[in-house]
Parts: sequence; C-alpha cells; structure tokens
Amino acid sequence: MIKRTLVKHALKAKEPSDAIRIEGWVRTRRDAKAFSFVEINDGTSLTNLQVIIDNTVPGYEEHIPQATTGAAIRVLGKLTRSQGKSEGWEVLAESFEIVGHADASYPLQKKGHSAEFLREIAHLRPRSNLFGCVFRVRSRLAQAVHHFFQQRDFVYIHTPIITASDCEGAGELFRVTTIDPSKPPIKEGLIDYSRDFFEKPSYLTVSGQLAAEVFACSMSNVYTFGPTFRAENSNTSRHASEFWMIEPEMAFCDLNEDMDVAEEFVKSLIADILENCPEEMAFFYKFVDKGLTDRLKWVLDRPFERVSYEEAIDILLKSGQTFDYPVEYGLNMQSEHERYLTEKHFKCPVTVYNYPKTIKPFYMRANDDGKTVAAMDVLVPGIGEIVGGSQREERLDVLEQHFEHHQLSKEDYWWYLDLRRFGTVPHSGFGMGFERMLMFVTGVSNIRDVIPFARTPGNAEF
RNA sequence: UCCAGAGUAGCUCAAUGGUAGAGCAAUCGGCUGUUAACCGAUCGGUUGUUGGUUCGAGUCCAACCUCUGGAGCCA
Repeated sequence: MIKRTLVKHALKAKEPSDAIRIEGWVRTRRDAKAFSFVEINDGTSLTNLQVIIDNTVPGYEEHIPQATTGAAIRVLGKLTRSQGKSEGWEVLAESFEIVGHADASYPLQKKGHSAEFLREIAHLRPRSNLFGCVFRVRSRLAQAVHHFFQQRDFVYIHTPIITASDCEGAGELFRVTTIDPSKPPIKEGLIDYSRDFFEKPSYLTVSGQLAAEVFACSMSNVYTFGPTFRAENSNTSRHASEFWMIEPEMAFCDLNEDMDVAEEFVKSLIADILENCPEEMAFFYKFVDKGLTDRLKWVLDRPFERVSYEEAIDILLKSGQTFDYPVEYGLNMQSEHERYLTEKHFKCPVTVYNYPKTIKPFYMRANDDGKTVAAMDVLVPGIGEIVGGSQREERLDVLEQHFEHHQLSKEDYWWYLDLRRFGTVPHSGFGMGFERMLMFVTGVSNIRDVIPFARTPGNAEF
C-alpha cells in the first residue's frame, strides 16, 4: 500500500496526486444521489479534508452508511483541486474501507458542544475542534519552552518527582508510600516511616527549584520542565492537583536579570505560538475569546512595567477604588489588586518586585533594607500572576537565620546549605505554570480544558 | 474550604403549582458539487437523589450529590 498522507499535508499540497492514502475519523457525511461527501479529520489540522466517494466505487452501497460521524476510515484515491465553492484540495476516492465503526451512540455531533459536556468525555474530546486545537498548541508551546532555553545555552534538568524535601510554602503534599494503610508499622504510637519504602516520609514534588539550584550552582544556567503536584483542596478554574511547571535557575544572576529573562520568556512564547499556530489561534479568536489577539499583541509589543511592592501598594491606596480585601503594606496582594494594577492602572503586564520578607519563603534573598526580599511576580491582564521568582539567598549566615525564622530543620536541608559553603554565588530563578501560560495564549478559561486528563480534588477519572 | 448559581430527551434549552415541549443529533424518506447543507416524517423523558408541603410538584421546602462561576490557598 502507498504511504499514508496526513490531512494537514494533503491540505497544503503543491500539486495534484494520482495516488494518495488518507486515514482518519469521519466528522460528517453528506449524501448526494450518485455520491457522498465525507469530511475526514485525523487530528493533524483543524480543517477537514473532503473526500468524494462516487457510487461506482466498489462497496459503496454496502459500506457508505457505515461512514458515520466518529467512524475510522481509510481512503485511497486522487488528490485534486476542489470543484466546490471553496478553494483547496479534495480527494476523489477509488476505494475506501471502514476501519472502525461508530454507532449512533457516538456522543460527539457535528454541532458544537459545551466545554463542560466534553469534559465528561475526556477520552473523546480530543476529536473535537476545540480540543484538537488546544492540544496541538500545548505541544507547540512545550517545544517553544525548550527552544527558548536551549537557544540560550540552558541545560534541561530532570529533577525528581519523588522527593523527601518540602519546598516550604508551596502547598500541601501528596504522600508517597508503600505502607499498607490497614496495618501500618507503629513505633511509640506513631507510624514508623523508617520502615517505609524510602525509610523516611516522602512526597510527590511541589517544585523542582531546590534541585535546580544545585545544578545552577554547577552548570550555570539550567531549567526544569515537568509535572508537579499539590494536594490543596482548591476548586477553581485555575488550579489542578497535577500540573506542569517551568523553572529556570541562573547562576551569577541578580533579580534585575531574572526579571529580564522572565519578560523575554513570556514574549517569546507568545510570539512562537502566533507564528506557528495561526489556524488554531484564529479558531480561539473566533470561538473562545474575541479579545485574545489584541491582548497577546499588547503583551508582545510593550515593555513590562516594573514597580516595587511598596509602590504598588501606594498606587492601590491612592486609586480611589474600593476593594473587597484590605490594601496594606505587609499583606499579600489579592487577585483583585493584581488585576487593578495590570488591567486598569498600567494597562500592560506588570512586574512587581521587593516583597516584604514576612509573606515570602525562606530561600529568597534578603534586601539591605532589612524588611524586603528580592522576589518578583509578573502580572498579566486576564490571568494575574503568570510568573513568580526571586533571587536566592546565597549567604550562608543569612540563610541560616531564615531557617530559624521559618522553623525549618537545617539537618533536612544540609545539601542545600552546602551550596552556600562551597563556592556560593548569587543566583536567581522563577517558576511559570505551564497550563496558566497555555490558558493565557489560547484564551481557554478553565485549566481542566488545557490538560489532557485533569486531576482536581475528587476527580481522577480517565 | 467559603459564597453564589445551575441540574428537564444523546446535546443546547423552554414549560404561571394543573396534559413535560422546541431546535439540533439519531432513524427513515426526498432533494442537492454539498460543505455546522436543505425539506418531510419518526423515535426519544423515573425532570440529579431522598424525604416533605399540597387535591395536585419539573415548579414550593429540607438534606444530600454533581457541575459551573467567584473567593481563599497558589502556579
């Protein structure tokens, strides 16, 4: 048999072909008196390929009724210019075969479905236009992440998924254990984790940052990109229990350079998708979010505004706005505050830096003012915080003080402290939620719709 | 976890406390180089669950379940 041609390639053909083999799933069929139109989609493009099957094709009478929406089909024929109103390519079938049937209970129709309904059939939703687009863009966005860092000589580090260290402040952990919950080993009234698989309590990672610091302090510029897990009981459209995070870590790098990289990174991802996924972006613009293109171009074209936390609080206090949550130096900024800054006040992405040390984790570098740390958050319109990062505390004595303030055990982090004992160096990094970025780029408003099989509290179906 | 809203046919939604309906899908037929085709017919329901009020409940009340939006936590 001749080699298979993917639909996306057939649609972009430069010249006709006498022999082509197309395989995919039937989206819809329209029967005429002497022939049928069958729209085939194989997931490689949003646009379907139209196939014309004449009633003189062998097996037409018997098999064409089985070419129902959802059925898998193979067609051999000729690729020709469309004779219909729309320009482009179509296939004149010389033979066809129903590879896999789909009966009338196939839940996807040629009409549009709500995202909520499609979520319930997560195993079939990639066959829909919306989710085909989402997951093609997801793939491309992952590629763009690697491209950005590889181009800049960053080394990709696979940090562990199972870990015994809690990256403090990053949320609740999932425990990893082989202990039989019905008969756990007990010592002095407590579960004896020294008899567990790793001989100590262990968890699914909430961040690869600490491990990335190890590699930054030896390989200069590194990044991690992998799954992370949070056992928070968060029921929102922006949180999942399992999500992917991108965490670059750079040696000999201060907070300003960190902010520069974060800004370039966000812009680079947007530019990549606009350039490489035009068909998908047009779909999102048309059916998901009318403001999408403008918002992305807005972010792409403007330098990000930079303000200190103190200035940001000042702006909020002087805004004359009434907020549901109090604005006060020393308190965390709420979603409504972040949104005001980026959407109303500056009307562009904003990087807020130098947060009070009391609201930030132990590893962030203390500033000379004695009250703030070198932390930064990038805020974008519509979504809020998309990047969070900091310069890390590289001074051993200061870091040890932080451990005491945060009541953390220095013994547990001996290796992390060792980095400050041997050739310590100023270094910085940040984290970006991959799905958050994907939501920003596609306009899709629920994180469950940008993950193939979303894990959220109470839901691990599929 | 908190606040608000919703749950009716496969899907999207109607239905004043009084006979549960439409469009789409599906099935059958017709028509057509059609293209989210069109025309006609047919099929399709334990109104989320359990209890309560009432002569009578999809509708009112209570509890629970599920989903959605927002908030908190955060990425």
